[in-house]
Amino acid sequence: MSIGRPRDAARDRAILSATLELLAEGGYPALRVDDVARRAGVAKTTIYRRWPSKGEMVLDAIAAQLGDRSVEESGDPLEDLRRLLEVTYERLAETVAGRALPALSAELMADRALAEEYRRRFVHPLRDRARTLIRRAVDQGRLRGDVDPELLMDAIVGPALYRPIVLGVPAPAASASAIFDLVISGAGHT
Amino acid sequence: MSIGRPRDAARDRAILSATLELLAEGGYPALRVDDVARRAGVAKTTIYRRWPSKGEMVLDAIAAQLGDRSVEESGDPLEDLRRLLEVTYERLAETVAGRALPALSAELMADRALAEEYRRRFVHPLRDRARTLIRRAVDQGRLRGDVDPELLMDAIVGPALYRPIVLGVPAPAASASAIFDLVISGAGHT
DNA sequence: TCCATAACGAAACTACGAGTAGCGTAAATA
DNA sequence: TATTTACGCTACTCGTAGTTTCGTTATGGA
Repeated sequence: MSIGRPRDAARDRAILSATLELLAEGGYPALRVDDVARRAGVAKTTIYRRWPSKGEMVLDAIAAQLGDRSVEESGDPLEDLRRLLEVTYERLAETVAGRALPALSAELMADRALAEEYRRRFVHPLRDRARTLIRRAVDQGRLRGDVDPELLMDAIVGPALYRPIVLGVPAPAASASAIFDLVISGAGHT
Repeated sequence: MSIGRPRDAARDRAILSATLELLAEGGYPALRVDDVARRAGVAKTTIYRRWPSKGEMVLDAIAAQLGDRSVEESGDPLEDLRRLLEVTYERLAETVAGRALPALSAELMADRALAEEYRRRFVHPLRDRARTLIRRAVDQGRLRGDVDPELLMDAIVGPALYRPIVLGVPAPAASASAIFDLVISGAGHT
């Protein structure tokens, strides 16, 4: 056992909850560390004792709400891919954490290390999963063999972040399925 | 004629050039107004006499380099759409201004007015043009009638900004055509 | 029970960059 | 020559992230 007064887990929870609340109220740009401290009933030093920066704290707060992205598999890779997409769009559109993610990109472009951690925790797991499903679908002849998995993922996941960041409008959870169908079936006549 | 000493157009050019240079060197997050002033050989007050904020200045610098997006029409709406997409990807990937845009988009999340101007100047003209071409292609029976133009645009343009912002990697100019083909033909077997 | 150790709160502090103010000087028109 | 506006310079204000210092509190071990 380590010596000295132990960290209070209740304070961790209070800080992360306050972060999510303030994120819901004003979004990432308006989030100030002093406000988080006040809302959590904690000193600012207590926050900086736990996280090296505001960005890392927010990353943890988001992770705490999103939890793991596990989706049960049906065995049909295309249906699993559709389901994965639906769940992703849904979480991005309908949770505080999800709605905060696009704006967090601002901070990320300015901090390479933070960007890397963001990708490692939120982006890559999702893309790895999707890539596996796409490869399986190709193997089973459900997708054309000349399809580039990366390109396919960009086309179907891209709008979920492109719309809020660039257009300033949400990507509705319901659009996931429509985008999936569009890209799988193609927009042109055969 | 207005009275008093006139603004020096050479200083405008010097400021915009310096902005582009520094954008090329360190990207948007590292761009400091004091540095622009020093590089341009101008006082900071001269910059703020012309632009109300750093963001507006950068928007003008980018516009100065990108110029207008006019692309000649061939009459074939699908080929024109492909060409528009290629030009867009190319400019985003291969100009200082284009490479700065993604990081700027992120910054825009914090400033609604600036975001609106950004969309008005750079995003909407492109999307309006694409929408027209898509509608024309539908009318000519080259695209399915049940295709949602907005969804189609999101899928083909999205990756150009999604990749740099979220993945931290460029969207190669060459990928424009591949994405276009994928979304038009569809990834699945018919 | 005492002691070493580390967490905590409070307040004052530093660092940094955007944007502003005041003033003396330069360039234009009438 | 008088007026008006641009310009440079210097020194500011302001907001926020992150730090420092120190007195206080909780815990586990001797």
